[in-house]
Amino acid sequence: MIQKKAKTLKDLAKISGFTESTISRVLNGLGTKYRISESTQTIIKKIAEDTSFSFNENARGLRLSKTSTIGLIVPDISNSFFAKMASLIEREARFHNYSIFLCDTDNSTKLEKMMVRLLQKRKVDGCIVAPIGLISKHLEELYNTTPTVLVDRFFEDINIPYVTSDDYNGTITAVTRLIELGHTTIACIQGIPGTSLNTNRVNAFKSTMNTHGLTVNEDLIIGNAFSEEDGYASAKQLINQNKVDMPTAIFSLSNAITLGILRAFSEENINIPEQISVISFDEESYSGLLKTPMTTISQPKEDIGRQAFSLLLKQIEAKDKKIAQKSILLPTKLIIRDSIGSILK
Amino acid sequence: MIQKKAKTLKDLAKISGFTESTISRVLNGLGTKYRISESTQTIIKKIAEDTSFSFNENARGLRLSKTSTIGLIVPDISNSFFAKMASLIEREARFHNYSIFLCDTDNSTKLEKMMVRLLQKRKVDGCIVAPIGLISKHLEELYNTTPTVLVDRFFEDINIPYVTSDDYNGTITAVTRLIELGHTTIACIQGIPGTSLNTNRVNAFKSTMNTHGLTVNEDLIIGNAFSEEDGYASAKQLINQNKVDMPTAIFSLSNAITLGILRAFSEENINIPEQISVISFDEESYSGLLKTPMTTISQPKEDIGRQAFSLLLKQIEAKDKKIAQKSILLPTKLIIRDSIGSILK
DNA sequence: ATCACTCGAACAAACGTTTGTTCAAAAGTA
DNA sequence: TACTTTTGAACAAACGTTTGTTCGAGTGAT
Repeated sequence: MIQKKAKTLKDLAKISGFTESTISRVLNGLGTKYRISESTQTIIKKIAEDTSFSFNENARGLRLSKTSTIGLIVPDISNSFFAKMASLIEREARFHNYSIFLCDTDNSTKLEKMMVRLLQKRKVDGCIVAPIGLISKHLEELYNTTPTVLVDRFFEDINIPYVTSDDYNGTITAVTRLIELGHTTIACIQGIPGTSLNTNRVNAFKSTMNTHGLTVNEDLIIGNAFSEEDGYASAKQLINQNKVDMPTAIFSLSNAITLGILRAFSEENINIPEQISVISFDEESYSGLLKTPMTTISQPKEDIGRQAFSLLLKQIEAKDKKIAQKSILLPTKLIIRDSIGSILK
Repeated sequence: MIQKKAKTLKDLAKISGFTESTISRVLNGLGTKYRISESTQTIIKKIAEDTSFSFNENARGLRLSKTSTIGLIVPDISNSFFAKMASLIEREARFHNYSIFLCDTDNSTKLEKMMVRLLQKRKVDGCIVAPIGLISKHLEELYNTTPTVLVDRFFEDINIPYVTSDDYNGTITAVTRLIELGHTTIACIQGIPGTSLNTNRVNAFKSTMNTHGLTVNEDLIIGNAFSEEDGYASAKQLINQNKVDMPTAIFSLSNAITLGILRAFSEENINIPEQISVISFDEESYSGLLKTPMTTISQPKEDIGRQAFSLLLKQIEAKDKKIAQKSILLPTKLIIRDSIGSILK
């Protein structure tokens, strides 16, 4: 016999003869609690099965004012750093019965604002945001109405909980290494100036230089975006403006930037580490397989994702009672390979 | 003066004195159509603005039976291939006012089934699926109720429209190149046997060999998954089982597999292309920067994403009228670098 | 002054759930 | 037998929208 599909509780009610409320209770496991007889329960379950019924999560969300969705906002999902993080967040979310809305802001603050607004309209139960990092007002407003956790970048002056890697100490370790190898003229190719992420890394860079009695040449701190293109442009600029005395080492602030640098150096036939040493943030699957295996500062992307979700879940479970959460700083790891060399005689 | 936030139309109704229907019409731009006076409209818009009102998209979706969401199912979002595709799809979706539910199946058919079911419960307007490729029943059922487009992999025997690259011809071009360079013993390191993607590429490989009068050694077609780990294992296996006469070239079926191969070769100090040539599917941002710049078959990931969304949109707009759609095959591009060498005397 | 319109907005039902309450029938008690 | 309690399920309201219909008050024509 061909069983019609049942789309709604009403359909099931018509077929079974029981009311929607009874059916709802049975299918939600509340049958016994509401004294619905075993026989009735079996019948209902059978019919639901046969008609391959499933709830409309939308209607449910409306009624329960809980959508079991969370929003994930990232600057660029095609960047492996965010992709990896997203992957973990998705897994955790799935495990806890949440679905995630993926929002790519394309590195634009304007889009970021729009996405925040959109997610609010969609009544997500919470948000995990890797912000561009320049403007925070919309995020503050988001946090006021919706559980929110920031990842990767954050804001000093507002108290949205965040999970990020310990950039400051990671940088110190890396730059110290370069200095130990004898480098005194080190260029720093940065991402977006003014973002917490960038500022932390640059400050740690300067501080480490100073600690070792080295002066920082501000002209060697260049770059405007965490992108391959910008890294490429910065490297070219470096080459052109320092024809005579190039820095002996480069400290790159991200995976994408490093790709750009490598492309530029490849074009100019500059060899690493013979002509210049490079140390870079972000360990990638290919880092060890590059022409010169790259020395990297590895961030615990998976942990960041996991912990961020965990924080978010706590906020969600606390309901509207705002809870104070301490942010989390996760340690980085320096992975030493061939891209840095000693220049000590 | 501090203006309270208005959460719902009811709130706005209370504040403004107009009814919810009137307000709804005004804010949806139907004011004039329903002869609502300019003055009323201005008042309503003003209040909505002041109270920073926004619709509950969930309730809206329920009422309109249109959620403006689409589901995106991929085997692994942390794989740059899917990440790149997702990025494009997200952008197109955003442009057309759709939000996307990201579902990572973690390369598991079981999870894929669950995700499909979940998306149906969430009443997505459509789905874009990069299937594992082994089982199709659940996808067929999905297609029966929901506009659906497959990407990357597809199924011969069912008629869900798909967008993928022209693997067959891409492979022919690549393998022909190897043969032209004198290679006669070529290993093929594959992904999941039995999937359309894999089958197409392997068949094209065999066919090309035959066309050139070469015999295919089935022992040189190895591998079980599109993963780094599996590629690594396959390469190791190849090395161990062919101590004496290794193939002179390898044809790798994916980016992840290739990374595994490179890691294995790096460990064993096998040089490319001196000791063995490698040609690989998938162009990556780092392909040209590897120890030996990789010769790749580049797939138009962005185009795939874009076209898939476009097909999906057409299905959605056709409402419940199922429309026949022809699938799309996009050309690949062979990017020649140093990883393949000639062995002609 | 009567009637027919037009104008402007309210009314009410519906989308698919969930849940507190009610209610009839069966079972237990006195 | 008459009354209370338990059992099993129905009833109805609510979540926040949208939309077809209704309705009263002005306006104009006759």
